[in-house]
Amino acid sequence: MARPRSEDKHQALLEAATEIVAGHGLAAPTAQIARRAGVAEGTLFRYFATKDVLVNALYLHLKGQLCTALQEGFDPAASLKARAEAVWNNYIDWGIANPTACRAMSQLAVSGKILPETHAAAVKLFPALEGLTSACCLSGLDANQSDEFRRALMASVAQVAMSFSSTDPARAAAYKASGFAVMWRTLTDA
Amino acid sequence: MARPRSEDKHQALLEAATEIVAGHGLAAPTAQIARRAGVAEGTLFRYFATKDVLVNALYLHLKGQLCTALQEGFDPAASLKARAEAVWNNYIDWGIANPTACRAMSQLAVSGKILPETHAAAVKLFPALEGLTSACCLSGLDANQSDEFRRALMASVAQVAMSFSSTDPARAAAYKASGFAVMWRTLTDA
DNA sequence: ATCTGATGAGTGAGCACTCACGCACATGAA
DNA sequence: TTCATGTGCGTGAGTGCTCACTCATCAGAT
Repeated sequence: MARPRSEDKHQALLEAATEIVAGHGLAAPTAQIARRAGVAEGTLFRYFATKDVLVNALYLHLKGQLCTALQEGFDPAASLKARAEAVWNNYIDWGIANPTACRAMSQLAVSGKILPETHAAAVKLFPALEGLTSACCLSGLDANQSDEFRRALMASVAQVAMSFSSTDPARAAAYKASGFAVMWRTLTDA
Repeated sequence: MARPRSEDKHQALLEAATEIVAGHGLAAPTAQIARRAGVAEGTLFRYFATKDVLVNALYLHLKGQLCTALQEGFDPAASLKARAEAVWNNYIDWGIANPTACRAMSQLAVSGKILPETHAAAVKLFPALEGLTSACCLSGLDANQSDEFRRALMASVAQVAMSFSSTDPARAAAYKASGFAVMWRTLTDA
């Protein structure tokens, strides 16, 4: 019938948005994103109805990349600790290899623009992650509360380890190991 | 010689900014802040030359409140662990008692608008805190690197414990205790 | 030939910040 | 104590800019 929409432009827009958002956060102007992607500003709005839609799509896109990286060499048969450490190392390695994507994701995570359904969709990208944090309870908390709390602790410790590793890649191995030790104890002893 | 500037208005502006920033982040409009403070928009710019100046002043103001709270009952003669736990508990209690201030501070911390000198000034507000995190080294890191890393880990664990305690005050005691256990091991064993 | 993607100047809303004016207040002379 | 004086605060409509988003028009795939 007519000209089809280009998958290339879709990807180019997401990649351009990653770079601009990493630098400017939510203040990233759509005009700049479009220019970086090599398309007109109007074209951006043909692919993403509003900036909010773009921002949510970008978040899911980045989470997708991250989750793919996390599952690298994932062996469901390995011990809990081995699985946890593999995911942990993949996470930090991904952060070091993709600092821009990583920064953009952090910016989006605190932006307040990510809809609950986007978060829900992101969780489904790596179902096997669920099982990793439900090994035991923290004293004084029931299983559900404890699991949520532990998950949040793990994410925040990982975030710190990753940001330090990124800043000082020479020490990455030490940050990885120390961070994992802290987290592993959080998962199993606390 | 002339009409003096009003300390009341200065305070009112900082308090209004706290509320609006907690809700809107950096996107908080100066017009709304001024209205909430009960002054004209032009007045805001008589007290703070630019929005960036206001934002930095607000950060320091909130850090000041926090540091005062942290030092509640601080006993330099107590054991390291006792001092650490006292500060820890004060921190979480402050977060529960001042959710708005706490949210505003988090928003400012990630805004990228806080100048290095503002951060430097904030650190000086509670010098005794320095000594709390320099007990030992993490394996593979020298003392300085380890200290900075440990400090960041502690802050992020505290942040999580506080946000969970805030959301679910009934469980606050459990989150406080679990979080402190995690952090204490981080400080001493890792 | 036809329909739809691509374009970029245009639009209106919202923003930080300004400024000319009115007035409150500290000061000093009486 | 009283009052004249001038300094500088308080004001809010105004200014210029940036932004997300639109639309009339063109270009190209089928």
